[in-house]
Amino acid sequence: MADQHELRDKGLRLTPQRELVLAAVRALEHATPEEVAEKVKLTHPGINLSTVYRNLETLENVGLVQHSHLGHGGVRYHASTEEIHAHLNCESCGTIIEVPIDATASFTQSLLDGYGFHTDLAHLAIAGRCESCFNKP
Amino acid sequence: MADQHELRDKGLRLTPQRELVLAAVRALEHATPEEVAEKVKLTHPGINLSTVYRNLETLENVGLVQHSHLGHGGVRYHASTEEIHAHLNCESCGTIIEVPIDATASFTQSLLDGYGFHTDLAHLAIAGRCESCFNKP
DNA sequence: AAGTAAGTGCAAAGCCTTCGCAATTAGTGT
DNA sequence: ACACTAATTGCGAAGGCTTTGCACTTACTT
Repeated sequence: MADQHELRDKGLRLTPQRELVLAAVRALEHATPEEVAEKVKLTHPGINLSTVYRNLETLENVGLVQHSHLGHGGVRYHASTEEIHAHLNCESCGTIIEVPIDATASFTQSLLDGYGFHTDLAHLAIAGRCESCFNKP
Repeated sequence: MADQHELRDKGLRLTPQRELVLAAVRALEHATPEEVAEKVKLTHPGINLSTVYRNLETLENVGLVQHSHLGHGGVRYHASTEEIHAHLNCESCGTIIEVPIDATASFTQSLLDGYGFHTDLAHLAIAGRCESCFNKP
């Protein structure tokens, strides 16, 4: 019921595929479209990958999910309700370190002051190297 | 001559294609492989796109060029001699604002202190909205 | 219960990038 | 200058990932 309203209040039809895509994004955190599809297939094996893509886009349009670009590779989706955080992406080992957005406040403030830029650190990862990779050759 | 030594000192053969790719990257700043190819074609129409890709990779391996991920889209190459800067990428209008790396020092230091993370702000753009887009609906 | 517009599945196409392979060519030694 | 060898090139094809067109299905409206 709650779910029904959640989607329908946004003007979306309530299809099993759509519900499952939303549920999968919420359960997985930082999931690629492919991973979302895998998850959905557990309960709805027939779902098509393009349906997943379309629903991710739709759900993003109404604000229920969002995507970020974490590594070099692909897009990842997360629920809008997740706590906002920046991602530090180690270019060597691929580890993702999550940083509470509070810890970045003074930096984003300085970009606002200096450049009038309203920063959204959640959307793109920050590249670099984690401690252990940095200490390796 | 200078160019010859520059490439050959790195252990690379001096082919017209390679020289032109390097020159194009230097001239264009933040160019996509496609743009580099276009530029090279002005003086060497026969060049193949895959040759451009391979040379960009090769030139990067020896440190003459580097790539960054600026927008949603593709990779962009710049000469290693360019001053290092972070990129603020407006998600609405696509504008890129360059920020001297000095201006980010205290932020990267705090990531080092707090997470042991060695940040490379030049490699991935920082997403957000520029002043004028922010003030629009 | 019927109508209609949104949503789905499927297959194909589109980008961007990489790869295999045969032909070419830069740099080396003669 | 000439021949040799390995690097480099062009070409075509293939590979990911994502989008699209279209006919069929289905959720919601009345």
